[in-house]
Amino acid sequence: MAERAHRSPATPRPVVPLSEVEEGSPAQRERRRRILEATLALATKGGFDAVQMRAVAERAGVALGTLYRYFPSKVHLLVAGLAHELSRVLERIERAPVPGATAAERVLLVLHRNTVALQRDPHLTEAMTRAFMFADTSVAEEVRQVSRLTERMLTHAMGVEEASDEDKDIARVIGDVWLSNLVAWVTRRASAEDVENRLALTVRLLLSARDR
Amino acid sequence: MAERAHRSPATPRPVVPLSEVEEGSPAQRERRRRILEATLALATKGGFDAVQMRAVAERAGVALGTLYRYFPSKVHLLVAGLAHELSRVLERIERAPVPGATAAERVLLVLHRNTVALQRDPHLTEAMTRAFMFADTSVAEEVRQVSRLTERMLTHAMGVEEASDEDKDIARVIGDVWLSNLVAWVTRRASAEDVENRLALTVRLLLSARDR
DNA sequence: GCCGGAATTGCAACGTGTTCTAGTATTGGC
DNA sequence: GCCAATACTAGAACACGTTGCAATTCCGGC
Repeated sequence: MAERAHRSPATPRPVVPLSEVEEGSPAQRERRRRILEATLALATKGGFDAVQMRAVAERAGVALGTLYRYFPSKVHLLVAGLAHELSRVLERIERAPVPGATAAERVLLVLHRNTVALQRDPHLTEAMTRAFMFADTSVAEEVRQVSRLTERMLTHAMGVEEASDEDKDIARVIGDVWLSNLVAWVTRRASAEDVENRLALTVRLLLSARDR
Repeated sequence: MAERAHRSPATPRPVVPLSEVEEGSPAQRERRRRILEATLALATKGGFDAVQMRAVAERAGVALGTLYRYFPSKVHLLVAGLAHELSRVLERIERAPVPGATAAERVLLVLHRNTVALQRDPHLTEAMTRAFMFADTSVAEEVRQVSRLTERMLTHAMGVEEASDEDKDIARVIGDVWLSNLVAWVTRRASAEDVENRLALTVRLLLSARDR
């Protein structure tokens, strides 16, 4: 990745809070929005390799240095984009209870919908998945945010009132398996059907006990 | 990753079979061995970033071009190193049945031993995990090999005579969770204890039904 | 031993992520 | 409206993965 040794940044990162940002002047929020938009567009068109920092900056109409001020690396940028998208999805999902008689059914429905949506934009999925998996400790905060969002999505689907620790653990395991399968799909080691089957198996094994 | 568009290589990759190589002249096997050795040494010392192609080539005593002839990219190199190590581990494991009264116990034992071993060399683990997760389609074959080795290790631990499809599926799910947790540990999102706990939970949920 | 092809070497060059610098614009406080 | 601080811009420069190339060495068949 041609990283020079990270020094303590001369241009300190502005306080960009983790969730949807209301930080900064309107002009700054607008810049941030345009940067993420450019990122998504480039990722959708050509995947991870097409998200080139110079290209993102140009497309967003900001200087390269400014891009780095908002997002300290390409991986930060892509993972932030993932978190952004995910939080939009979650917002929609949480507005209503998930249909389905059992937790297993509901979780599978949510997984299925998301998987289908992701497979509709394979390049975008590839870009985000690879960034997420390549992230090192410096991106831990953004990665954690994505994990939390995923967990919330799955516990919501499970339909528990207040998620217990075990509920959360199970949600995390399902999330792990989901991600692994997404990676396998992205690298063409698994077909869409494989992914659905493996998710179904996992959910069945993990959740069948809780549904009578 | 500073990849130029991959063209069909002017220097074709020599036929390096997937498993332990007996291909090529003794000098070639020796070069390959030295390259992998250098890779492991550098990875152990400084992780993914320290495995620099020029450094690997120098340490192995080959020209940069030769290194690329043996391994067409840094990720190939690291994943091949992972497969190499894994196959050595598997060889040892398969020599004897795994002790333990139940499949769950045996699987946990194997996971535990490996996890402890991996955590002893955190940089090496980081390098290999990140390469594995970052691998794109061009590395699919090597990645698949690693998956197969992991699956074999886990089905062996499960102790089934001839692994059924469901056995393999379960082994794969456990492997997925294991990997996710390794990644979380590498990026310091999970402690060693977290990893053990989550593996225990997963194995319990997935395997408790099969042990009477 | 000798030949031709393949492998290896040493090194230059290129692309893209990242950093740095000097100058210009914006902004918030008064 | 003015000042200082902060943000932004353009562009150069650097690191490292990767590729290209000309010269040399090695190897298998004779």
